[in-house]
Amino acid sequence: MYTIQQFARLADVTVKALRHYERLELLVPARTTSHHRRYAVTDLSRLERVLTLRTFGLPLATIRAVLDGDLHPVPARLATLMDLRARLDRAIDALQVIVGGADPGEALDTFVQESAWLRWERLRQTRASTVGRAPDRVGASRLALFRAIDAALTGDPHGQDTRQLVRQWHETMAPETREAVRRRAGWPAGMRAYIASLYDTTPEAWERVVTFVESQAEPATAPGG
Amino acid sequence: MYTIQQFARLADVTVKALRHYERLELLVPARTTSHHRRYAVTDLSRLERVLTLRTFGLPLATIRAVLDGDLHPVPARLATLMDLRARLDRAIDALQVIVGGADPGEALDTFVQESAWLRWERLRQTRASTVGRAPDRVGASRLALFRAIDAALTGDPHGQDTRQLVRQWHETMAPETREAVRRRAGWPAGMRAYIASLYDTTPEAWERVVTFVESQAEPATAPGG
DNA sequence: TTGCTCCTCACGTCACGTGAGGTGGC
DNA sequence: TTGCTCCTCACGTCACGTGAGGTGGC
Repeated sequence: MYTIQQFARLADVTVKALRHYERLELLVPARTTSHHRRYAVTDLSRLERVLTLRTFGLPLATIRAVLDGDLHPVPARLATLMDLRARLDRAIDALQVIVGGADPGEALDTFVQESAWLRWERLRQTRASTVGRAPDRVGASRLALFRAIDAALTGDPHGQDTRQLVRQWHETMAPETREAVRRRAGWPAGMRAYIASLYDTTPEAWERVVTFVESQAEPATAPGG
Repeated sequence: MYTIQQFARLADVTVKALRHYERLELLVPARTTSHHRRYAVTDLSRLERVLTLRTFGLPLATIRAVLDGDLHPVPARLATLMDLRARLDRAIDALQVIVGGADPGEALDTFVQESAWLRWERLRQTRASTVGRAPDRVGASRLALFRAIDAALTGDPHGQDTRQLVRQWHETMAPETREAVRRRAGWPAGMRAYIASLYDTTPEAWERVVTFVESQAEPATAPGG
């Protein structure tokens, strides 16, 4: 039989953790007449199962259920842990580049760009594939306008109809949105792909249309002629 | 400019997280006259840096420092993450065996044994190598007694001196400790190695001595002759 | 005017850690 | 008898989540 401190040292856990496990009824030691905890070797076996299950990232309440015979939560962790490992691998790769390189700040920036792009891609795919959920899209009228301009670019970019479409584009767009689009060079990596997906098109097609529309913008101060 | 909900959807974080980041002064958006948050595209860039640094497992307060120009915490994470990956690899390997096998309970038990052993080994090495800290040992007199008996086993196991040593061994050992040693077959894997290290010897030598000493034990009820 | 969104407390969660203040055992 | 260990609250930490109760904007 061990006192709580002896037992904690033996198993390399903290006294606080042992008390915590008792509160959750995960590991309940014997008590002396003076109410001091006394741990036995059998408690050590149980603790080792707890510590092992903890390496799977299981919550303590779930660990209790597993020790009570419900093994289901254990294999269910596999997918989560593999996902976690994939993220961890990427983080480690990035840190190694950062540690090994001459300019940590620049390397960090590169990784921020890269991982932001991945996040956007994942988000886009998740949203596109979520069952029962329509993909994010701009409004129908704006989408129609975008498609009309896109079509005009391969037809008659300088015709009267196209001018009309471009005017409509600018008139129906909030000034702040327009300002944001103007500054698209500063957008985080991947945002462009997301925005393009809002228009149900590729980043290249979106860029082509926006570049054209901006080039046709009337100066804000002078009236158009 | 985006409302908090628009911005949260755009970046795939929760509204609660954004408010939390503001409380920590990690990401402070503009406010409308009616005190509603308004996020700009520049906020998105900053958020992406936050989310990326979060993948390194950095605390939010540290992330704030990093964004303020202190890059030191970043490379410092590498060792921790690599350690984490090693544990994760072991957990995943175990889960794959558990998922793939016929008897999850048995596979789990095996892994518990294995990881318990590893934990004991690590603990033993850590304690042995900690600078300025003597390895865990039993008391000097008990250690001397153990060594004397060990030596006697290769000399004269049945001599009068050896009997005397064994008697002393039993007399100076607490009944509970003796009981625990008797049940050593049920000890968790690795505990044996740790106990042996307390006697500054190998598990095999320890087992040899203990087996001998137990075989020479006087029955508790009858007086020795 | 309805209802949707936004706001600010305040408290909860998870796995412990950190004292405070007091008692027990060698 | 001293001091070391043990005990039980109660509150803190970290990164948010969960309501409650109320206001603002289209």
